[in-house]
Amino acid sequence: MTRTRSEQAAWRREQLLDAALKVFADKGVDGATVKDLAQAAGVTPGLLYRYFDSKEAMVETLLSERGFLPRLRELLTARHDPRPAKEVLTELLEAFDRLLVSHADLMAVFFSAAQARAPLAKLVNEGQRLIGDFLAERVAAGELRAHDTGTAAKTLFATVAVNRRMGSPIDIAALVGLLFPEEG
Amino acid sequence: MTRTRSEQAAWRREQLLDAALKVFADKGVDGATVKDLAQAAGVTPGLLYRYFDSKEAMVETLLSERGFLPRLRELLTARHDPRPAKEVLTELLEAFDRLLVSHADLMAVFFSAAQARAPLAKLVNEGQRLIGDFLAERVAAGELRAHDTGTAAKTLFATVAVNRRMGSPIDIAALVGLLFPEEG
Amino acid sequence: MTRTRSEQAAWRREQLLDAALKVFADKGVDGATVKDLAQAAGVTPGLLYRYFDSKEAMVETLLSERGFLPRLRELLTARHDPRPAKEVLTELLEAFDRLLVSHADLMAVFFSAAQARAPLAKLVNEGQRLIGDFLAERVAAGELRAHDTGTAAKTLFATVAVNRRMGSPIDIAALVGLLFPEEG
Amino acid sequence: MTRTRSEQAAWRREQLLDAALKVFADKGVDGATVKDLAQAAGVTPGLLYRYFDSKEAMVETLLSERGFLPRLRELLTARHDPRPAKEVLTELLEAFDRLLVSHADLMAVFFSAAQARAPLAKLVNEGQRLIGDFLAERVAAGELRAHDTGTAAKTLFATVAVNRRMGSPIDIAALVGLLFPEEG
DNA sequence: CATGAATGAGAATTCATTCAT
DNA sequence: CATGAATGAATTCTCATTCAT
Repeated sequence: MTRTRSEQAAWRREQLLDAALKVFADKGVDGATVKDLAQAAGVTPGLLYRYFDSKEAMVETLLSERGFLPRLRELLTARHDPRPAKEVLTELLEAFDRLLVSHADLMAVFFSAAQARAPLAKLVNEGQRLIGDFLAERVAAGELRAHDTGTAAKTLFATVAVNRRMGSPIDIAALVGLLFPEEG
Repeated sequence: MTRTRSEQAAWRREQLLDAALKVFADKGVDGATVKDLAQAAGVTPGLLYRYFDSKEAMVETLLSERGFLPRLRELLTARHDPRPAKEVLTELLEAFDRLLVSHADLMAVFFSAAQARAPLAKLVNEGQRLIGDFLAERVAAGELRAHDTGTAAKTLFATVAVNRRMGSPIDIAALVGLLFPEEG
Repeated sequence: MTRTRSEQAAWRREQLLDAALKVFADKGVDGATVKDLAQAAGVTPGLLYRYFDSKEAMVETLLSERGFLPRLRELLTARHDPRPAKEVLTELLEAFDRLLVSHADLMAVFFSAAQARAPLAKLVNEGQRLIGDFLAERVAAGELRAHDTGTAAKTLFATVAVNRRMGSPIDIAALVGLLFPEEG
Repeated sequence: MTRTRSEQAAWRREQLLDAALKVFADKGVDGATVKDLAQAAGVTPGLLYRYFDSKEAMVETLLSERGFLPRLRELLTARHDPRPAKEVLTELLEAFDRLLVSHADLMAVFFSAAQARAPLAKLVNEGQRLIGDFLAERVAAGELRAHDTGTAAKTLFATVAVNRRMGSPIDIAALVGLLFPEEG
């Protein structure tokens, strides 16, 4: 149970970020005070400043260290799957949806923090691009009918994301069936 | 050119709301100070309190008085249109998109203010319901194939809204064509 | 007893500076807290910020607005006096000494504030130069023996200033008699 | 190369004081943080508290242990010198001036620390007294003309000290020549 | 109706100091 | 002996709000 000094420091840093993520998600970045953050972590406000330069620095750290862009990339690049397009696409969007669920707090921060605008835009762009690439590939392979893959990607991505965010998640199989009814 | 007392009061009230909407959209609700709001309206902070109880009250007023739910309802209830479903749907979504454009400032407030969560959810729900109703009607009329009209409505609404919000508006005709390719 | 708005503002500004001068002199610039300054003026800390940008700005204002360089210049430029040099010189140094007494608080600020280094150096330089000019003039007029007027000026200025500052003021007539014993 | 425990302790103590003196002189006592002091000594803040009770205690230690009053006394008591008064006096003031130069850091602390007021006053008083005694002795011996030796001592001491402090050191020979022109 | 001086509560941040390791 | 994580009290400054004019 005893920790070395540097272990303790690393652990505390993560603990502070964990607590901050929850508080930011709950109250918004502006709404959360440094006192709130400290209390949530069970420490005094001063300690935060041993680990981070400022409250804003904590937000930025969360956005960069806890961002799920790498994981999103990983998921959506699983395209050379031999299974039918609709099956793969459904699985892919479901994984994306699960990613959103497991990062619900971070999503809340994305929507409350001014600093999060750019990272969010990047996330959206890349997500749409990766889905678009997948669709284009399957169209090229003759598996899906020719269609506007860019629009389709935007549609799929936005629909999953918005409905998850609004707390009324969508039926992903139905969504895929809607866009590609006769296929597969 | 002279105004009666109550005309003057009404005019000033609107002027304060106009200014506040811009400032809130620009700096976020928490980021905007009462001084900012007053300056933008060319008055002193004290005056705001003759017209509104608090800064938060201004936000709530904007959300309720400037909310476009009534207008949205009006638009999306234009369903007894004799024209083909796809044509009407396209026009309807385009009107919705224009509505978002003309209320861009308010949309920003929706995303920055904690108080805006509930009104936003209401807006989304009602929008989706109205589109769903329209689709169901046309399916019932045999004009559109049978499909999950709820999912379709969520899809259409989310796609238009998200992409407008992200600053990369979608091609609505393409979107409609994507969902109802062979029809119409 | 009633004051107009702008009179009140001007009066309050001066009152805050008066209070600050005393507190700074008493506790030093770093030792004085904004709370101290406000309490001394009988107001709340926030009010200081309506009149000054920061605590440091108050110091700077004191240094520039309450500085006595102009008055010093005036005093020490009274050189075309027809009376004997020693008489004029004595009177001049006594006036300088009185100036120091009446600005004792400000002198304390000069010694406690980092920002005061440059203004203090300027004060000293100019004081020494003006006295030196006076002496040189009287030497040229044959009234005082030839001597190093620069050194004499530094000596006179430093001696009056230091001993006043240390709380053991010097006998100025004796000082003048010491430097110019047989003359006059 | 190995040190005994107490040697090591003594050495570390001096090292901490050396570092503190520089930092205090540079940033002022209030401006210097304990972290600054520790960093300058290449140790951690906690260690300072093994050697000193507080930051203020370090200032007091510097003022008492590094004070140059003993050395000043030594210098200025060199009065039974058989050489001419002016020669001895010049040498004496030059030694005093050098003392100030070599303790420039400490002088800065004298001017920045509230606690230093009393020690400084003591230094000045004693310095003036010792020079006064020397002058009185030489007057008694008939070597210098009768004059106000107290005023002369104050003059000499203040002039050397102020001008050194202001960064424009005085020509000491000229100063002595000014006060005792025809003598010696 | 409108002003702007003044308040009071609280925000972020700093820092001397302690203490378990 | 030495570290550095943690504290707690203070500090500067901000800002929504009130109210006499």
